[in-house]
Formats: sequence, C-alpha cells, structure tokens
Amino acid sequence: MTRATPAEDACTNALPTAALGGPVSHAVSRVARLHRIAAGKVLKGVDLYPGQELLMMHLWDRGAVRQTELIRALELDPSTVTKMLQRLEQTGHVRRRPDPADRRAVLVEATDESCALHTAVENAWGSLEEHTLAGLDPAERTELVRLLAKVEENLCRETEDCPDRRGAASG
Amino acid sequence: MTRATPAEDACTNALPTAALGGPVSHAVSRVARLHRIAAGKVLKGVDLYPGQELLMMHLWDRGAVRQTELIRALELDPSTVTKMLQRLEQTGHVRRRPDPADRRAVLVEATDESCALHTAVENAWGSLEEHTLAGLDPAERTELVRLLAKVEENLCRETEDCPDRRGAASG
DNA sequence: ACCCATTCATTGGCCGACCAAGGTAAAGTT
DNA sequence: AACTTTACCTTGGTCGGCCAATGAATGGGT
Repeated sequence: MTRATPAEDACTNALPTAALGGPVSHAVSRVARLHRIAAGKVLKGVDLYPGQELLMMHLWDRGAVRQTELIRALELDPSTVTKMLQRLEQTGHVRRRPDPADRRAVLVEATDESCALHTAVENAWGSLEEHTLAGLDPAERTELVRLLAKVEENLCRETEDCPDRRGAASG
Repeated sequence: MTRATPAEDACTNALPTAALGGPVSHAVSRVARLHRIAAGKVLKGVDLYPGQELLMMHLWDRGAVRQTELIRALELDPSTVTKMLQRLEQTGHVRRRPDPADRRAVLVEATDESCALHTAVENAWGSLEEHTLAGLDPAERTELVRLLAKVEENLCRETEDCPDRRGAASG
C-alpha cells in the first residue's frame, strides 16, 4: 500500500501498466487532455475552440500574414490550418484574401470584430494559466517550464517536426 | 539577444503572445502534440493509433471488462470509447460480446492475436518514455512527475472530470 | 525559352475527443 | 405492479490533428 500518485488511486487504486511503464508519458496525456478541456471552458465565452485561440493570437500580434507563416508559427500541418481558417472565416473571426505579390499564397488577417475578443482571450489564457499552476510556488513554476522545455527539445529532435533547429540549446 | 527558450527562438525568435501570457499552457500544448506524434511513430509498428494503446493495455491487464470500466479507467467520453472499440474490433484487436448478467452492458476483451502485441507495446512505451526524458537526471524526472501530478490535480479539480476524488493527495 | 523542382494551399480520408440526444434495460419509489 | 430515475451504450455531429495526394504558381537550371 504505497498510496502512490493520487490520481490513479482515486479510480481503482491499481496502477495501470501504462503508468508503470511510462509515468511521464501517461501524465503528459492526461494533463494535456484536462488542460484542453479547461481551455475549452474558458474559451466558450469568446466563441472559440481550443486551438483556435493560438491562431488568433498570432494574427492579433502580426496582422496580415500568409498561411505559411501560421503553419510555421503554430507548427501545425498545413491541412489543419486550412481547415481551421475555413471555420474561423465562417464564424467571422478571420478574413482571407489573395496575396497580390504571390498568386498562390493567401493573406490572412483578424477581422475587426475579432479584435474585440483580443483582451478577453488574453484574460482567459491568464486565468487558465493561473488555474493550471495553482499551488505551485514561483520556483516550482520556473522548474516546470524548464523541464517541459527540455522534454519538448527531446521530442522535437527525433520527431524532426521543428524545421529550423539551429543548436541554440543550453542550460 | 537574450536567446530565451530554444524552441521559439528557432522559429521566429519573437515569442508569441501566447507564450508570454501562459508559458506553461503553451508548453503543455506543444509537448502534448509532439508526444502524440512520437507515440504515433512508435506505435505504427504494432498497428495501433495513439490512444488505442492505453485501452489495450487496460484490457491486457484486466481481461474481459465492461465498457464502463474502460470509460472510468481511461477517463474518456463514452462515445469516444464506443468508437475506438468499433475500430479496434474491426482491426481484430478486440472482441465484444453481450454481458449475460446485464443485458444493456457489453463485455470487451483483447483477442489472442492482440496479446502478441502486448510486449511490443510495452517496449514501445518504454522507449517513448526514455526518448521523452532523455537528458533528464533521476531527480529531474521525479520532480517533473511530481509537478505534473500537481498540475493534473489542479485541472482535475475544477474540471470535475475525475469522478471519485477522495483527498489522497500528499507529497 | 523550356523544363523540373519547390513552395503554397486545398481536398479527402482517417483517428481521437467532445457534446447532445436517443434507446434499452436495470434499479429504486410509490 | 406501475412509474420514475438511473445506468449502459450507440448514433450523429463538430473540432483539432495527421497523412497522402493534388492543383496552381513561382523559381532555378540548362
């Protein structure tokens, strides 16, 4: 009866093999899922689905950009971005127009109405962050960020999904 | 030139607002996504999609169970599990039969062929975990697990998605 | 000028995951 | 026994994500 991690204990008090064989992997999945749900709730008030807010934030930051830049910034699949934009366009958050300088490219920008959400979204993210980190003191927060960055580095490396990795890693 | 976190620096060397307003939230999304991709690659060899392996592991652990137990153990939406099982059934990893003791319930179990994958999947998870944690010393790993558990607790609490939360939390 | 490789974006198909709504069967109430 | 609530699962729809394949325009090489 080691009463190990609280989360598993709550359910069946028998740790799934998954948790034994890969505690961090397991934790990452679970945290990500819960975080996504929490984000969904917070974003419901601003008529956005989780994931879309990052795209909008980038637009609010940088104005009219072409899709490629969004793909690179968000590190998503092109098709994902296309579909997100189609939906965001339909909900009126985004406008697309052909790039006059390059006839195969498309320029994307946030609509004026969407800019009204800007503050709300940032507040939402702020409270989400605070909620996520409740009970962690500053040192713990810093450490968590540092460790997550390291993990991201690891996953990024072999995944080879980060296109432009010049060895800037250091402690 | 502060050369802050390596990951952002690689892309545009301008931190998105999202990273400023919620560094951990941002990191969690990114790590989760990369982790999922990595899992997908590792699982490709065993004919499973990321997410399915957890379900299978539970089945291998516990034998024939009813769907409700899977839902509780994996903490997923019922409909999600239903659809996963339909696909797993079609690919021959899983078998379903009505529960004789309860005519609305269904018993699920892993097929014999799927059991051949058992070891492969655990190895896959092991290597995924190792890949994720490469370069972190034991103390860092422990700390990461601890912090993630704390975050999970936080997110779990308000999300109220963990059904059976008796306060078993402690260091 | 021509051809070929690259880049930009889209489509279609798939999976995990959610919610909402529905149908059936088992428990609980009166 | 009849009624109501609860539990179990399914269906249909939506979104974020991926991959593979496609079409259109740009750009480099010869």
